[in-house]
Amino acid sequence: MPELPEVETMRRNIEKSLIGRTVVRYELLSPFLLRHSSLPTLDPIVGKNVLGARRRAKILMIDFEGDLTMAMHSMLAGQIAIIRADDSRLVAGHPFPSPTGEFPAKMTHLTVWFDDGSQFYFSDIRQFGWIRLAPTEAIQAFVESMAFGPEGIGKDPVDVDTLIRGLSRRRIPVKTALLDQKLLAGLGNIYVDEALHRAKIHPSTPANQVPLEKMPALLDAIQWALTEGLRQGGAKVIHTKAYPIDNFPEVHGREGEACPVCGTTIIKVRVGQRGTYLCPNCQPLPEGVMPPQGARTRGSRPVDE
DNA sequence: TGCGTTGTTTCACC
DNA sequence: CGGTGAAACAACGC
Repeated sequence: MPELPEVETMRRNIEKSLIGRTVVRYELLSPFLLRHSSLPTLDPIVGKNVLGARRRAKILMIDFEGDLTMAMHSMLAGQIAIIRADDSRLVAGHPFPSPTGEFPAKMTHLTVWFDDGSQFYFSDIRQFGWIRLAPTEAIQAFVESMAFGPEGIGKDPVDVDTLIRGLSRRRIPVKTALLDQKLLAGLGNIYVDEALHRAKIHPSTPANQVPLEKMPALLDAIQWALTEGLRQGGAKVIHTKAYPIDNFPEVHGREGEACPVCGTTIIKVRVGQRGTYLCPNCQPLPEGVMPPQGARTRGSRPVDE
């Protein structure tokens, strides 16, 4: 699931290989990708030079000459593969289709050819991802309207005061609060589980019950998880199963395996409707907090007794 | 075959 | 009114 580290890796890959390149042609096999776009086709990028690549939260933006910006959200399963003229590859995002396999793959929805022989492929097995093409200013306004909080890592990252302000008034599970991109931008289901495990906090802990003195450690843990993910160019998780590299991720996608810290069996629970992995020994529930409930069925209500 | 999957929006409720 | 929980939505693999 492309979160900050995966999307940032996409951005760097574009910066490394496509800046200054001109679009020769493109093939969009799923016009559905443009369902939110103000411009109905990608025709305006043909003949245009790539000026840069930016990222805000999990949104990737490619700037073209002519005040044109293509914004992309990978959602569950987006992947960007760049194959250069010398056949070298830069692949980031969802690890399926196989980065070493043939492109375009079955689930490749967009191919863009550049003047130096490079090809750019956007694949998405789920097709939840989207692409918006619009004047740079309009994309800017759209991104601002999202009211994202500070980035988890990078320039001007989230600080402990923001974390405290964002958590101390809320009774929702701390995991749910940390997934709110308006509090801080970049965490998704993988890295939030990793951060809470590192900080030894149970994901169901009400946000306002996380002790103040644990906040610096939580901030460190968030930044550790995102940095570690970025270092490896994104975590490898396919169909909820992790394929750890250097033992990362430590808990996410590893139900039934031994916690790398204490050896206790990692369990999977649901927190705020999300599959959540944790070590019951490293991350005990605080006194007085009810264990996470199973997902309530549609239309049912909690029973008061 | 219906469930699980995510980020985001929307909506009902208190 | 704002905080909250949860459904809806997008599409597909298992």
